[in-house]
Amino acid sequence: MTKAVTTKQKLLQAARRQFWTRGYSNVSVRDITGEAGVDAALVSRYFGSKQGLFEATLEVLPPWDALTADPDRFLDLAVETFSQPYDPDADTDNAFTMLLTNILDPEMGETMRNHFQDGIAAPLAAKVGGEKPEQHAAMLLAVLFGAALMRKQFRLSGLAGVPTETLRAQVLHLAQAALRF
Amino acid sequence: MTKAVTTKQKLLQAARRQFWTRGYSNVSVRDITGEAGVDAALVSRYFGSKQGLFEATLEVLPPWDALTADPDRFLDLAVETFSQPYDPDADTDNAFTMLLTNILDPEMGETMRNHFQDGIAAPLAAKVGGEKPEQHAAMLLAVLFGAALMRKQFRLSGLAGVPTETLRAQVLHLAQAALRF
DNA sequence: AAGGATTGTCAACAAGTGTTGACTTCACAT
DNA sequence: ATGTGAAGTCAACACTTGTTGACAATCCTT
Repeated sequence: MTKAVTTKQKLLQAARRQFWTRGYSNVSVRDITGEAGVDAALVSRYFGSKQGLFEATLEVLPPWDALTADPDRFLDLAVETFSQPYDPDADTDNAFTMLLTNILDPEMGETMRNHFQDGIAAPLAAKVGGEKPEQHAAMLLAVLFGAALMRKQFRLSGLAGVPTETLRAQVLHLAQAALRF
Repeated sequence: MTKAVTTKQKLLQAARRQFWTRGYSNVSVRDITGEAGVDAALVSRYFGSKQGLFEATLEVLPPWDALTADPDRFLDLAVETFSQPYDPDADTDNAFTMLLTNILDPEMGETMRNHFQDGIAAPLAAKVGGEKPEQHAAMLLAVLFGAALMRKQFRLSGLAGVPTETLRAQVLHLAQAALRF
């Protein structure tokens, strides 16, 4: 009993790292079991299927909890996260890549949309004041994710040499503009 | 000679549609040749490989030419594009999906980054005034792509019921803020 | 019309995919 | 100690992937 739990957790850990950085379709079961050091058949045994394993990795989403705590802290955290260069070991960066990669995945798109809507956009809207909190939350997310997209994925040279402080100020400015307009 | 050209074009057309909407890794050679109504072996014959076919589809990028014409028109067009709901048949939407899908692809990421940098970010920066045009162009792209991301990919409910005019005004406001800060 | 090149078809390949079932190994209660 | 169930191993399955080479069909030139 307790033996199976540890193997499950080894699988979950490896699966999360791989799925989150490379996307559902680009990761094979053997990639995961290879990293976890277990047999490939155990995925079907313990999680039913590859998809079951993927969905199990979604049940632990640590970064979002912190991000949706309260609006001010959310702004600071998100802006801070963006200001840093891309770090493949950072949890928030991996979660970001994970969202992008899998929302575009033909098999996982719908699942990810619902997860983002219910787990991030809705809680954030609840914290954002104003007349139309859902709309403002969406625009705020647009600014933050757009910035992260350019910085961490497209890696535009226009942002490469810019000091961290300058970037932070710019994103904060745009984020506040998104909330107040 | 002329026969081969038409089959090449049929392949290119089908390849572009499939690659741009579903991503490089998610599209098989047989998917494309099936839609084009030709044999799968002709991909290797005419384009060397699947990757060759993909790169051939990159040489025609109609939407970006218009978008990078001049900054004002770019703003109008981009904001207009965003304001519309997601349309899987629209060229600009497909190009957007294409960029997102393939920049995250482990095999195509580097190619797409260079393409975006040289084909979009750099020309746009040349049109954008100010002291640091590259930086401002990057922030402008962050706003536009972030908005499109929330609207067309994540499909947040907070943006679903909003009138087109309101969205257009908001994005325009943020875009101008990105250029002027 | 004959010959040579271009174009298209077909089958097969080696490798990789997710998943399954039979088997062995092990731990623990009786 | 023995039997029962869980845990892990192994080989194989049916399928899809990109690519290749041999073959047939078609076209154009001479």
